[in-house]
Amino acid sequence: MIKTDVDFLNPGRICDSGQIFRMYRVEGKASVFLVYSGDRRLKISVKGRDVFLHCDTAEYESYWKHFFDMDRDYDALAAKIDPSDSFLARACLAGKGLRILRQDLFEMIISFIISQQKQIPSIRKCVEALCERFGQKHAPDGADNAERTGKKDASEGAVGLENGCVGDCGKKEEKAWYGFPSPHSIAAGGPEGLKGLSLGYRERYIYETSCIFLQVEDELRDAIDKKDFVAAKKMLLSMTGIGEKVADCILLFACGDLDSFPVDTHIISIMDREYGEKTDGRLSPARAREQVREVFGKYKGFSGLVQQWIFAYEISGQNKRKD
DNA sequence: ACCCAGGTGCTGC
DNA sequence: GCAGCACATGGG
Repeated sequence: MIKTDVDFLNPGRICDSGQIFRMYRVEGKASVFLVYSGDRRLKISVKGRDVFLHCDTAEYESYWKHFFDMDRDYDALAAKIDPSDSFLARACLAGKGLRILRQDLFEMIISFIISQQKQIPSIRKCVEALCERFGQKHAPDGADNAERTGKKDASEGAVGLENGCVGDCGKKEEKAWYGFPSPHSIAAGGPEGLKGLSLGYRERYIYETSCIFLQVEDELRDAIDKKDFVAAKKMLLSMTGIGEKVADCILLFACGDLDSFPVDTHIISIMDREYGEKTDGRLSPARAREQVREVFGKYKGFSGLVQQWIFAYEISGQNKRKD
C-alpha cells in the first residue's frame, strides 16, 4: 500500500477531470475509487487528507507511479502562473491535487475518437461497452484466469448490463471486470463488429484506426519515447477519426507532452467569456486557438496542465461562482 | 421538434 | 489555407 495526500493526488478531482473515462467512485463508499488502465485495476481510498493506493511497491514502481506522474512538482508549476489572471488563479486553486495522467496509448486513441460530439457520461458508457465486448475478462480478486471475450451474441452482453454499474459512475470492486481491448481484438471483429454500442459514425473510425495502429505502433512509440511529439502528432493525424483536438488529447493524456493544449468547445467558450474581446457571436475555433497562444503561450513546458486546470474548473461548474 | 455534445472528413472555393 | 455541411446517438 502506498500513501500520499490529497494536495498531491486528489482522486475525486482526477476522476471528474475529463481526462480519464474509466475511473469510478465505488458504489456506496464516497471515498473509494477504482482506476482502470489497459488490463490493470487499482483501488484508491481517501481518509481525511490521506490517500492510499492499494497496490504493492513493485506494482507502484513499475506502473502507477509513472501513470500518476508522481515525480513532477505541480506546486512549483502552480507558483508560476500569472497572479493577475484571476480566472486561471481560481482554476489552479480548484485544481490542487489534479495530475496529468500517463494513460495507455491505444486506450487514449480509441477513447478520444469516441469522445467527439459526445458528453462525458455518454463517452464513459461507450468505452465501457467496448471493454465488455472486446476486452479481457478479469476475476474480481485479481487471481485472474483472464479469458478473451470473443462473444458475439447478445445474451452474454445482456447479463453484463444487468449486474452492471448504475448510471455513469459507481462500480463494485467484488465484480468481474474487463480490460481495455487490444487493437487485435477490435480489428479481428471486422468493420461490423462494433455495431450496437452506440458508437454511431465513429464505428468506422475505430475499426480503421485499430488496423492502422497495428501497422504503425512501433514507429509511433519510438517517436514518443524520443519525445519527438511533432512526428508523433503527424502519425496520429494520419489515423481515421483523429484531428487536431483528439491528437492533442492523446499527446497530453498518454504521452506526457505537457505542451499539448487541446482546444474544444469548453475551451472556446472560456476564451470567449473570460479572455474575449466582446465580439458578437461565438469565437471561431481558429480565433480561439489564436487567443490561446496569446494568453497561455507563456506557460512553456506546462501549458497542457494549464488547459486541464481551466477545463476541469469549467466542467465542475465552479466557474459560475462569482467573487 | 430543436439544439448541443471534449470534432472529423469531405467538398468547394 | 478557410467556410459549410453531413455524420449517429443521446440528453436537455
